[in-house]
Amino acid sequence: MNAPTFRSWQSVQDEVLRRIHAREWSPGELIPNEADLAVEFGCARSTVNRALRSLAENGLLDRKRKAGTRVAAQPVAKATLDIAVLRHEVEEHGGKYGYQLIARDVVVPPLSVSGAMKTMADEKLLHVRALHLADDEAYAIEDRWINTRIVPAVSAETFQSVSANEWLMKHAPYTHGEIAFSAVQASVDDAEIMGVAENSALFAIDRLTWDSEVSVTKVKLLFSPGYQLRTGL
Amino acid sequence: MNAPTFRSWQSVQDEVLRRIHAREWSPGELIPNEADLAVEFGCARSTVNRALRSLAENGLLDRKRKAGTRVAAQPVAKATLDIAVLRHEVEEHGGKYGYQLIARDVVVPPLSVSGAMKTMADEKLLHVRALHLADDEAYAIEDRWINTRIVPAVSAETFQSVSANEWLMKHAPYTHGEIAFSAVQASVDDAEIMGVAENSALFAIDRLTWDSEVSVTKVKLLFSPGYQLRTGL
DNA sequence: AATGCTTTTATGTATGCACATAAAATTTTG
DNA sequence: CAAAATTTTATGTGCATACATAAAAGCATT
Repeated sequence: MNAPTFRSWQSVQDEVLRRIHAREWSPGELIPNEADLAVEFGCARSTVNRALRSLAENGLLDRKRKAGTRVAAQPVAKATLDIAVLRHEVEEHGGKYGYQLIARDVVVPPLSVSGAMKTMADEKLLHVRALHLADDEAYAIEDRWINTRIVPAVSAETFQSVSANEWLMKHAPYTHGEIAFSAVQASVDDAEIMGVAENSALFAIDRLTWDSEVSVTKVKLLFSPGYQLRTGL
Repeated sequence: MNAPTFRSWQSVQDEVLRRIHAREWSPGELIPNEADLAVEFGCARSTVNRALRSLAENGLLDRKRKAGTRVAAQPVAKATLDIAVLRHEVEEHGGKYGYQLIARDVVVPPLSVSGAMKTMADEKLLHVRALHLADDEAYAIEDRWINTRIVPAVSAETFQSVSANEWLMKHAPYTHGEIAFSAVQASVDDAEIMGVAENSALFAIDRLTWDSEVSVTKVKLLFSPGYQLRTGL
């Protein structure tokens, strides 16, 4: 038999995907090594490597040195979410973006906040609360703590017209962070600001970002009822 | 000056990250081309390419042919979520996993379901409802519709002891899918099954998977109050 | 049988080179 | 002068080769 040749790493990837999908290689099964596949596909090993590495990054293959490559037993679906600046998120959906500052103080945060941010218990942080709107309707409440020691320039910013959400993206770099999604009931306060029933179910995003070993900012975003965060698989 | 040489693509990536982070290259700014960087770093262009490509995949750089590479103006945070089989999710947290089938019927689905799945309005689908438990407490309610035409083997499966969540992972491949996260209020029904207050805020995951152009399954997972989906940035 | 050493082997990566391709920049043309 | 054709250029990719490295497998020693 004279197998067709696969000249691009994309076509190699497609063929591998097809075999996984067609169960020619079933979950958990060891697949031929790169060198053999290269011969079979009529291309260089590096081309095969490129294709398989990409699939491994997407969680469809498990690779280990010497142990070889096997089809992921349970393809942990990896959903990649793009967390954009709220203004862009609204505008991309064709909505009119609005912003309103609710409060801005420099205060000693509750222990839960200083604990998570690993700041001194008595150290003051900048606390900003704001409302983001889409087409003049409440879109999300932003409740944020900012480490002024790390981002000193923040002291000069009033956040009257530019949201902390957007300002920090531009002015406060971070090395890594954690993000959590959950559902919470609207507090009396939140419900009033958003104009929704108390105890409404709100989608919440909690984010905590770090610059090396120091926390930069901790934010909770509460989205209006009906909000959905979606992506492809 | 005699710059140190960067021999691995990782070290090149680290150096590029450092420059972005230190604002030596600021957001939106065009950075030197691959060839020049290769000379500066004392490595091959392909090594630089590997490093920059990886950073671009992570959303930190924007690259365009001929136009060059620039630092992302607003680094859209890309959060990658691992959506695992519920049993594994529970067991990984050290919990005891439990499972209980609530209902299993072959019925004509509501129009909203047949519409989303693009099946005939009068075509019967397999409907499965089940409860997943962690340490004998309600963990999540699974409400699933399965296209029996695409997954005929499903007819022989009772789902008495194996959840559809897990069974499908093994037996029903898919090419792509959509996933959405939201917050919903517990219905009377849900609240009773979970043993929580009516209108509790529940975290919801809606997933719809396809095999080429045909829908495989549509599922809604409702998680107990307090559930958080978390990941790093 | 448990332990440590050595070999084998599949993946991981670096390099130099070539050519492909998209898009900006420039020149030619109407 | 504007539109179309052409050139230039930075990224994208493929290939052959070489060496690095992790980890499994085999071997030997206790």
